[in-house]
Parts: sequence; C-alpha cells; structure tokens
Amino acid sequence: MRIVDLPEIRQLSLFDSMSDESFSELMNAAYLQNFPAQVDLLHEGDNADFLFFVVEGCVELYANANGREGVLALVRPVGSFILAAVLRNEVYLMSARTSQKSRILMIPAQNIRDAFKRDDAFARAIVLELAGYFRAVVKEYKDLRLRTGVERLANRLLKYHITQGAPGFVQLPCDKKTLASILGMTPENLSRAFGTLKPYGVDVVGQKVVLGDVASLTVLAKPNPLIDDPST
Amino acid sequence: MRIVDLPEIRQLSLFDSMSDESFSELMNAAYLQNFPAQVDLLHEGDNADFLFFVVEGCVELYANANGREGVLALVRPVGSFILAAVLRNEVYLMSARTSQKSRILMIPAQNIRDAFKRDDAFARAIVLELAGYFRAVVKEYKDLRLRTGVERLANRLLKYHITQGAPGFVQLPCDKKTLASILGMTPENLSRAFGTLKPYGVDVVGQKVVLGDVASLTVLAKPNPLIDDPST
DNA sequence: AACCCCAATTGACAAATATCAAGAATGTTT
DNA sequence: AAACATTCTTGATATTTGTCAATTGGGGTT
Repeated sequence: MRIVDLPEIRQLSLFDSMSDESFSELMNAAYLQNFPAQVDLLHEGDNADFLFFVVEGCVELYANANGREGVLALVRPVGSFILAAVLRNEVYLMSARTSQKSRILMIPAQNIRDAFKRDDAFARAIVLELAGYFRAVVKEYKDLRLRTGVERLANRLLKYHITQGAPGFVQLPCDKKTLASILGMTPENLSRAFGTLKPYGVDVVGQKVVLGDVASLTVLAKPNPLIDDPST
Repeated sequence: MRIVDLPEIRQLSLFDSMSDESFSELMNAAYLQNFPAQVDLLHEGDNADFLFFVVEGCVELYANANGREGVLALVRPVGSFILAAVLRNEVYLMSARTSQKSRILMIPAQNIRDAFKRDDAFARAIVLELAGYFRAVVKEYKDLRLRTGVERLANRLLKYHITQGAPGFVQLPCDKKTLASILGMTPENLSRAFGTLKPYGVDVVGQKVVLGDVASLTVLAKPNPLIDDPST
C-alpha cells in the first residue's frame, strides 16, 4: 500500500521538523500493512531492510540465545523500532512479532539513510530519539541488575499505575506469560511474586490488578526515577 | 588546563569530520585532568554538565539501587561516556569513577550541545556513535537475560581472547571483584565459575587466564555474534 | 449444560546465585 | 624476613529462581 500520510506519524518528533517533500518521499516508499497476531515481522541477524512503526496494535521485541527466549520490550502506538540497526546498516539484534492484530508502517532502510544524509533537521531529530532509546535500555539493564524479581514487579506495577492515571488499579498491557518475560522471569515465578505482594495490597483479578495499599507497596518497591521514570 | 589538542581525540569518528575551528573551540573550553584511582567523576542523578573522554587509564560506569551496586561497563582509551545525557540535557543514569590513575578530558555539555546545533557533520557523527552505544547496551542486556553466570564468563573470556590476538591466554582487564560485577555476579560466584570452567581448559594464574582448550570452551559458551561481536 | 482449550496457578523439586564466615594466597610495608 | 593488608578462594548455608508435573479456572464453542 502506497501514498500514505498518517498524521500521527507526521507529528512524531522524528519527522515533525522534516520538510513536506522529504516526508512525502519517505511515505511514498513506505508500506502500511495489517498483520494478525503472532506474526514474525523480522528476525535477529537479518539485514536491516526496513524501519518499523507500530500504528495500531502492539509488537514484542524478543531475542533468543542458548536455548532461551526473552521479550525485551513492548512497542505500542506510535513507536518505532530497530532504528539503530537501520542507521548503521547492520543486522537486527532483536526479533519482532505482533502480539495482537496490528497495523505496521514499514519504511525502506535505504530511504531512511538517504533522508538522514540529506536532511539536517532529520539527523538532529534522530540523535534525540536514539539518545532516548539508549537511556531506556540502560534503565532496563539497571532494573535487571539491581533488583529481584519481586522488586521488578512491584516497580512495574507502580509505573503502570502512574501512566494509567493512578485510579487505584492497574490494567496489565499483555497476558501474564508475556509480562513475566518482560520482567525477566518465568510465568510460575510471576504468579509467586504476585503472591508475595498480596500483603502489600496487591490483588490480581485477571488482567486487572488492584493496588489496595500504594504506600506500603512503594516502601517495598523503592522506586527510583533513574530506573522507573520514563521521561528522564 | 586549557588549549589542548590531542590527536587521539581529533581522530575519533565523533570529531574527525568536524571543522578545525569548531574543534578548537570545543577544546578551548575543555579541561584535561589527571586523577588518581578510585575518584568519583560524576554521580547518577547529577545534571549532565560535562561530556567525558578517557585519554589514559580506565573508568568504571556503575549504578546503585535497592542497596545494591553494579558495574555496568568499563571505559578505556579513547572512549567517551554519558553522551546521551549531555545531548538530552538530562541527569546522568550512571555514576563514574576512575579504576586506576587516569587522564580525563572533560568538555562542557553546553559546548557539545552548541556544536551539535551548529555543525551538521557533528550531528551525523553523533547519530552513528549513539546507535553503536545503543546496540552495545542491548547486547549486554541480552547477555544478562539469556545466559547463566558460567556462560557469561566463558563468552567474556573468548571475547577478550579474540581482541587480544588469540595468544592462548587472556589478560584480565581489571581485578576479579570488578570483573565479577561487570558479569553481574558476586566475587565468590566468579571464583566458582572459573572452577566450573577448569575441565574446559581454563586455568587462572592471577590476572592471566590460560585457555588450554578453546574448542571445548567454545562448545560450552556457544558464542553469539548478536551478543558478543563488538563490531555488529 | 457439557465440553474443550488455554492461560494461570500450585506443589515438589532442582539449579543457580547470594551470603556469611573462615582460610589461603598475594603483594606491600617495615 | 616478618608483619600487615588486601584480594581471592573455599565451605556451609540460605535465598532466589527455574523446571516439571499436576491442577485449577475461566472463556468460548457446540
């Protein structure tokens, strides 16, 4: 599908300083496609042929090694993924699959690299985007290095709670198996971690988690803006 | 100390496409300082006031949370650190200390941000640098998520072996306590991991580690270019 | 309602890792 | 060389996490 001009893409900080012509050129080369759930979009080790955006739905970034698999991140609208591989013209380090029915925008990597060479404002926008990505991974890494599984769960719940407007409960963004993998633990362990948090007012009701005592949960979690704050 | 013009800095990919005037301007604002070992250069949470380069010696990037501390990376000459925080004008996510007597170049963050705004080639060089950093952290994260301690050690040894020219032994880049922290384990566990690797031809002699059977160590480690290869 | 399917939980156990305490090895100072 | 401090290793034990197997408990379908 060609000739797409999605306002939600145009307004991304990556593109909002780009000229109309350059943006149209990118979009004319791009593909907008609908995928069902559980479709593999790319695999680690493949050449970076496209830059991807999640327009609707949700994408899991995951990786395999030594017989294990882990979900490294969820990407939701409107987020991009594997920008670094595209710019460096190297292979992907992560695989990606749709975790639900999704609408995906794919821009050929060569067009991105051309625009990067030609368009100064675009190059600068990419810097800030990449710097943000870098900081996000550093935070994930610190989370995994410096916290136990229960602590990671507690802090994740508090983070979701804040982004969802702190209504006293949390809507999980995915099934528990995926949440466990995002948190770097097994599903069995996640169940037990929820059990451990029960005395801190945490009650699981399907995809919804009631936070009955945010104060005591916070004492346990010891949230740290240098790990948990999405904006810093 | 002012008016520094270190050729090893000038030739970094970050700066080699920069004009002489711009580079001189940066260097005129910069400080080149010698520090003894174990000096804290900056602390996580501080405003990003300087971009740092290790000219000589070695710097540890580390972080604290929930009563634990972990070394996240070693920076050796000539490497920079905390570029992302400087560009986004945000607080540092990691702390840094010299692990030995070191010569450090400090460039005021505002000068870096000015040069980034003014100099298109510099902005593009930063993109490739940041993309590389991003990929490096993703690899560290995958290493920690997808491998056991013994596997991480085995792969680290093989990686050092290759970068040191594969002479049949490896010179450790730091003391074992620090190596353990880099690998995300305790010193006791590192000792035991070395013990586990003895049947695979690994013999520890102080800071030197003899690799007597690289083939069988490789079978155990299952090295993966998407985690271990520094260039991809 | 009966059935099935799948996600989720639970229990029993095993593996990996951390902690604490002691001892060995190493290098440095005197 | 003796004394000392430091790093490293080892043993015993506790905690954390993973694995395997069985069971529970909805959500759909027929």
